Amino acid sequence: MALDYKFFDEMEARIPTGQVRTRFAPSPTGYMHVGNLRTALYTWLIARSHGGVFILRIEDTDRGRLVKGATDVIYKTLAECGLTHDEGPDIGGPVGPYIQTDRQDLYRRYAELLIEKGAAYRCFCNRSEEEEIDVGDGVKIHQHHCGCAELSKEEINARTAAGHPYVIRQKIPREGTTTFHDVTFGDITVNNEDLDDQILLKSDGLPTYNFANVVDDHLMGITHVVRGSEYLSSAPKYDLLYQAFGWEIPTYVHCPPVMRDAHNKMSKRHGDPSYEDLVAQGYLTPAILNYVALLGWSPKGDLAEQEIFSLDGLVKAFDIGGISKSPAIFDIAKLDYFNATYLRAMEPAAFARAAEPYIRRAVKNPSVNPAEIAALLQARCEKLTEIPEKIDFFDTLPKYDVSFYTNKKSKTNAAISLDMLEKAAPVLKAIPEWTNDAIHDALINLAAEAGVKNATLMWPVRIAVSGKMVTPGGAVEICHILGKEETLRRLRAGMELLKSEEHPV
RNA sequence: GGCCCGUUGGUCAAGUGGUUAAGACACGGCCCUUUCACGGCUGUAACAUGGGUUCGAAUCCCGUACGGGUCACCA
Repeated sequence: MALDYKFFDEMEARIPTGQVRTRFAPSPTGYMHVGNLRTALYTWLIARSHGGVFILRIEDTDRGRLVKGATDVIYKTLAECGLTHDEGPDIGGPVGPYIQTDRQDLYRRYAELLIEKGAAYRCFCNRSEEEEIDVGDGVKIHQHHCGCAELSKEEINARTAAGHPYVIRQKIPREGTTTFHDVTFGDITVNNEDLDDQILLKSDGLPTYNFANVVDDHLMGITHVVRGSEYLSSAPKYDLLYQAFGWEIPTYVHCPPVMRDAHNKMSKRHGDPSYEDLVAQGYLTPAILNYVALLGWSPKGDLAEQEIFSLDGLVKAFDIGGISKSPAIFDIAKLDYFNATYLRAMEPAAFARAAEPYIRRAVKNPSVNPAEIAALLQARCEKLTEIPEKIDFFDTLPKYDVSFYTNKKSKTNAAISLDMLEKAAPVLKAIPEWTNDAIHDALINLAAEAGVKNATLMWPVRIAVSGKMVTPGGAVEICHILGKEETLRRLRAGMELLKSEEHPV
């Protein structure tokens, strides 16, 4: 089979130059885990901070693991996060196609080219012939060594013609060393004898990840490759491939994994949340992005102490020199903090809009204005999803224990509380216009008249109208939201409860 | 087991031969206060370990321990 050199020239001619080009290249597994999201973020950030191009490429060469609808999750997540791509399967571009299974012909041609250059060979060995070696600790490895690299041209042609299945393997030099450079890990040198003749083209004609990556990254003009550190050990083989082709090696940026604890990576299997899960749990996209950005990267210089970053802020601050070498444990408590910070930073109206559906889950009463409850909630929740449980008392007064009325700090007990409620009820009843100010003034004045501290009056009122020890907002706000009638009704119920449990002194 | 990589408070981390070893989260205390939050102040807490090199080491070198990755016709 003669090689079509003109084809290769044409492919080279298509490659854009003079611009930073990065790519996010997920396998369509239907699941965007946190580490993946972070990789996408960093990759996007490199492109945007250099005025470059961000490309989406789908790596679907593993036919056995295809998941339906998986690419939709990727598009949706990227779009939601604002990580817009400039080229990809859905929008095309100058170096497409952008789905690997649509590029099969390419890999095959380049594999042949590599054979021609003496850097690869056809291997006719059967998978089952591989020797399995037990290296202890229950670890078994396969070691491949065969003479296929030395087969004569005639022999190869004969077997090929006879329809023998084969794979194409990379021919690794048996001596010398290879040094490859990575931005985060520096120079890594390995002995070539420790590298194996990895498969480039599988017997089904599809490329392996390692080969497709090299071919695609070059053909797509990728300048910066961002990927997980699990690929670090195969990286030297990439250099050899690039050298054999005579291609320029892109800048490699390997990222350590995001861990669930000291020993395990975040994983679906362990039930760790994906991006979508986090959103469903009530986390805001900008907060997730902000937190994830800081998991394994930190800003330098003047920005070293800054933690809150918008996407734009990240574009300005991001530099690949700030990526950490060691794994980072995902800490949901810190994400909570970021989320709370973002929630509090929202315009009250925007917060009210975001909170309304959650408020309506617990408060159905149509006369209640959700925005008023939202105002009480904004500084008091870390996630929108925790709203319903905090405000369920508005619709129905929960059954509560008299002991709630006893509080040391506000100097109340059952007897004092009963006294306070008996004084408060007529005062509240007399308020002509049921506004926050009117309720506040009436109660404050009453406390002064009675000669007690504000808390001594406010505590029992709040308990009576809410039936809860902890509430968003104080007695005044709750009374206002409940309305006069309901407030008085709950006050009466409180007095009943206190009387029924009254102890003779 | 071979090879590669990593190791600063519970967590994220700053730090690139001379610092009282930042900051944030979490946790404790105090203040504010109408509960809880918010906000403010404050406290506990770290350079895995042993050798070097050096006047001086978290920073450089070597060993050890521990952890991770990889050794697939998976990515």
